[in-house]
Amino acid sequence: MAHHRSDVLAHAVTLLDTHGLSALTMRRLGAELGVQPSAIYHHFASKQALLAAVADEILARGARPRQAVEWPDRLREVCAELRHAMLAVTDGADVVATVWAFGLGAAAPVAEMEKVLADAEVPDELVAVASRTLVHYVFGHAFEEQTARQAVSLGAVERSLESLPDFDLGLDLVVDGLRARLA
Amino acid sequence: MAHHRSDVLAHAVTLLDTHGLSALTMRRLGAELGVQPSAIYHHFASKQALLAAVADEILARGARPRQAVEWPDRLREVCAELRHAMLAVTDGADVVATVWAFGLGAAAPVAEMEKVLADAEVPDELVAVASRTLVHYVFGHAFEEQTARQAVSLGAVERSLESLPDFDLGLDLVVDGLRARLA
DNA sequence: GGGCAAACTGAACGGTGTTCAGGTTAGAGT
DNA sequence: ACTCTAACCTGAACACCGTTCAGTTTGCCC
Repeated sequence: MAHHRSDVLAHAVTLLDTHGLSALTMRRLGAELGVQPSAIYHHFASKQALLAAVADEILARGARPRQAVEWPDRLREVCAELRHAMLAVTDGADVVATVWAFGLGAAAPVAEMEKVLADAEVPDELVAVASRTLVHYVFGHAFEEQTARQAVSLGAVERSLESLPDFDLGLDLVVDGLRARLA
Repeated sequence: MAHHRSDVLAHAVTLLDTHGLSALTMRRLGAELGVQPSAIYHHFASKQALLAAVADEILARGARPRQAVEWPDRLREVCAELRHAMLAVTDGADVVATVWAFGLGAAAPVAEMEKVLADAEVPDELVAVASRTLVHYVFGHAFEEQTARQAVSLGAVERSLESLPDFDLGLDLVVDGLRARLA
């Protein structure tokens, strides 16, 4: 019973979600599939490549229909989707942010932000700055939120989740700054 | 010739700067000190603890005198110092951001930002949001800049460094957003 | 039923962080 | 000068990790 690339990828996401990034090893993934670790290299050139595919899969699973028409709301929509997609899978923010930082994948959200800004006739330089600022914010916020939540649920820390800064408020800070700059 | 904790820490920073994070292993650090890897555990409980100390050391080395008096400039000063401290050491942004994200250290800059904002009589909720937004921005920007620079200097990629978004511009976006919210 | 490509085996290589019982060394107190 | 104590270190082992590779099995099309 041979496995396809998509099977391996699906199992990798499941393993990540159920046992976290530290459990996502080639050996354990192979065992989960009833296969030698080396068999995975038939589908993915390296673990980095696997993680890149996992990141893209996480984002694809979080896709939602677009509704907003004005650019500030369209931006918020993209950011909210990105955030929820990452939070939906254990260690998802870590995986997606790392893959994106190394330029190996997860490029769709920032590309969409750039398109939204370009459509709004924002100057090129500001497009790059604003999209980067937003994506850095979303990654940082989601990573911190996810880390804190998982630490609490593991009973490692009693840091109250109430003290986590509000996502939308910080997002508005950046959007308002951009709006002010355009006026 | 016994080593002190500070010797081990200094060698760790040197090794990080000269050969990157991937070279900072307990074995190699031990070899550099002429000592068994296990000897390092006499000074640091784990590699995570070592990295936390390294992160704090990186920040301490980047300290500069404060000059600004108005809160927007004081904020910019803290962010600029944080950025330069991380960029001054190979993989510094990676180390500092990771240590901070896991709550193991590197807490001084965000604490200082919170103090600046509190001094400016910014509401508590906004203090948390703004300081987090800023630190996420600085970490994200510095990590991206450092990764790109190192990739180019290693000849791995020819991605032009010109296309990197301007640090101060993105920072102003957030500061302006905050200023707008306060008015 | 032959052929072919996809999928996989099994062992090995060279690393990694970490533990631990025991040995060494330096320096302060008497 | 001598003990004693605390700091420091050894050396081997454990349980993992990603990755490579020559060779074998499997499923499917013609």
